[in-house]
Amino acid sequence: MPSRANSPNSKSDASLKSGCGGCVLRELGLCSILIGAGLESPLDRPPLPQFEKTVAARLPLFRAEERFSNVPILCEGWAAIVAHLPNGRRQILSFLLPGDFISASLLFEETLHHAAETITPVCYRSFARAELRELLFAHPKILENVASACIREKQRLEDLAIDLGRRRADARLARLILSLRERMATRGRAPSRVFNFPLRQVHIADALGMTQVHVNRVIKRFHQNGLIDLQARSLRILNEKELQRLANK
Amino acid sequence: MPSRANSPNSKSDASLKSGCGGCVLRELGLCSILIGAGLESPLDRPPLPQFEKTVAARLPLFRAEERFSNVPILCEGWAAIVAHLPNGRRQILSFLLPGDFISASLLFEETLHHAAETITPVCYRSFARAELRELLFAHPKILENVASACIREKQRLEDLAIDLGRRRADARLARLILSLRERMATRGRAPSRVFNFPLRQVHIADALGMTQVHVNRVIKRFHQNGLIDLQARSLRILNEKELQRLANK
DNA sequence: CGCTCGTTTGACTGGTGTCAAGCGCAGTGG
DNA sequence: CCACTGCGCTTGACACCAGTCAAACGAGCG
Repeated sequence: MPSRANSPNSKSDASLKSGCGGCVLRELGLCSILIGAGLESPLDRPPLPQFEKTVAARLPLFRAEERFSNVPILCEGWAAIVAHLPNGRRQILSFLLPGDFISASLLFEETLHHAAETITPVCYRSFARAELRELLFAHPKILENVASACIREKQRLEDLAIDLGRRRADARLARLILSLRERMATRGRAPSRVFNFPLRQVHIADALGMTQVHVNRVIKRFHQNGLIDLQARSLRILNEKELQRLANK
Repeated sequence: MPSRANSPNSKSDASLKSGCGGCVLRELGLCSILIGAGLESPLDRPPLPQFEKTVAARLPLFRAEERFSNVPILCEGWAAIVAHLPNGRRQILSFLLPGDFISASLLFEETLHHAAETITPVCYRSFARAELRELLFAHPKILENVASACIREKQRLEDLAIDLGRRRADARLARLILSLRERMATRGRAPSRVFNFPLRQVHIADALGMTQVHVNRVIKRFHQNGLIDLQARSLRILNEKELQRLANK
């Protein structure tokens, strides 16, 4: 049972590429929405103006109620949307993976209602809302894509509510693991059995509405039962059948 | 402490009005989105074709995974979106009040992913998706309104997840009561201290991720502490200060 | 080499779930 | 007109999942 800590404050990360041209997401996922991949008619304008920013791991990314004149998209790294309660408790509402909007709502609203923070080092790009929206109207296909991104955000929240309301700790954890794996699998390829898993136990606790201590106990049980092997920020699924069974309980 | 039951199967209800012309929601709430109230330029077409349907209380309204070629809107009564788990448990994802879309997603998707059921007798109208969407593109203001309806749905889910993940039973109940009151208050008028409350304790339990038994205990405690008075499907708030305090805990 | 961050463990507590029985109102039908 | 029935609400005894508190450990870093 490993314990690991890693450098929380590296202010820039060598693995971050510097241009959208080299971006793995360019033809894929949500970024394609914006560069217009898959449009029947190619965009009649140069690429949208954008600015790019990099933030180190485990740092606040945006404040709750922060106002935006542009809409940010995660290009690299993991982040989380987290709600802070008056009593100091926290609830993670979603994990953000490369290609996700920070929040699709920012296309239509000025303010982000919850805080965001980085989990790994993160790179994001921001697009001017006004120009983005012109695009929306000009290209129905883009509106379509944005809508479906929005729907996906909603579905994840529904799933979260169902988990928190009606499932036990082990089912929640099993589902989190499987859904993250699903999301990480680049489109087309089958989800892999071992993958990068940068979450700390606190993140899991805050996402699943449990305490960090209890997360530890459940992970330990999974480990003892030969379900998973989690170390060095890498997760290996050993018994997928059983994990699926737990998840659907 | 009252016990009440009422007729669950009256197949039509005299209080239901028969035309949209007389609808209280016409100028208000989400229906206004569709008839184009508040547009800078009036709609250049006759009102959208629509059909209307009535369903009695406590009945299934739509099945999970049901496919729609049109998008339904609740005109009268209360309903709920409810997720059914393999083990028989249920989680209510949202309560639908007059003027709400059954789900805003249905504008962009064909299928409703969870079941819906009526709480009171219900009347809803359906609009052809295709025509609705033309309207979306023709009138930016309408798209704006639809988007904000969608955002509101998302925000409620976020609030639900926070409640389920990080709040105790009494805080959840206090928040449910206050938020329903808020939603029922017709726009502009202040929320009233006593209002119609058709939910059974099972509904509350399924919405708040608790058992019906425990809901009963919490309600009883609220009652004993002079916070609320709930009988004959009518809820009176006796100590709003304290209720607010609980809700923000 | 001491500090910090994340993890691990144990003992104990407590909020909710589970099971089960009973009650009361209201609609139904003989 | 009255027993019957069903639904929703109440209540009590008990069990258990998960929270709380507290201490210690291990790995990396300055």
